[in-house]
Amino acid sequence: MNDLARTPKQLGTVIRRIRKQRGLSQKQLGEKAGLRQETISLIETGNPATRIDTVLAVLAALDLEFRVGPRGKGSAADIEDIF
Amino acid sequence: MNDLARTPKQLGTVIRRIRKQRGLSQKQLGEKAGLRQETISLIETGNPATRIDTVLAVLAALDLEFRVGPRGKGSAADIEDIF
DNA sequence: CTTCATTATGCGCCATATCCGATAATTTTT
DNA sequence: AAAAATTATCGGATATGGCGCATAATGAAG
Repeated sequence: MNDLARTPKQLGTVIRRIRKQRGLSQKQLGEKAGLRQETISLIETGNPATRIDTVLAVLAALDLEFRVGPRGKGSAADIEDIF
Repeated sequence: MNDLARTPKQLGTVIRRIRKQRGLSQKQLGEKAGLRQETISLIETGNPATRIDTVLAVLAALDLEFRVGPRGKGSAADIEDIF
């Protein structure tokens, strides 16, 4: 369950995994996000030049959001660090 | 402590806040991230068309990373949801 | 008020996103 | 194997990023 994104490729992988969990096709997700199927494809394959607002639209369509946090540690493992 | 970013503007605000906490100028941060001061300025003012890899470079320079998580919920408050 | 540092804007340039439309290439289903 | 659905790619058009270089516009100090 890797939900952290340090690179465009990691981000694409996360988005693809969650999209499939939701049982959506790229086309369907694109419609929800106001984007084309081709654009979703690019994002999921790790295109580094994707616009940030495009990524945010996709996250919103999946009921997700970005969080900015300290680097290192595993996704849900560093609870100690929060306190 | 608003570390969530649903919009380019929120993202810019978060980055600016943390940059200042680190006592860095835009120019200094730009050097660490391999970007120009002007580019940092654009990001912090919420430019929606910034490239995702550019954003990631800035986060890395600040020892930060993105996390993709469910929308809603408070930043570090929903520990219950992790388990 | 004056000076110095920081941040925001401007122009030209090349690269590329995203769009539209079409179509390969791949995967899934029958 | 064949058909259907999904995903990846191509060409053209329009728009804008981020670079270099320069310079305003603000802000912080003295």
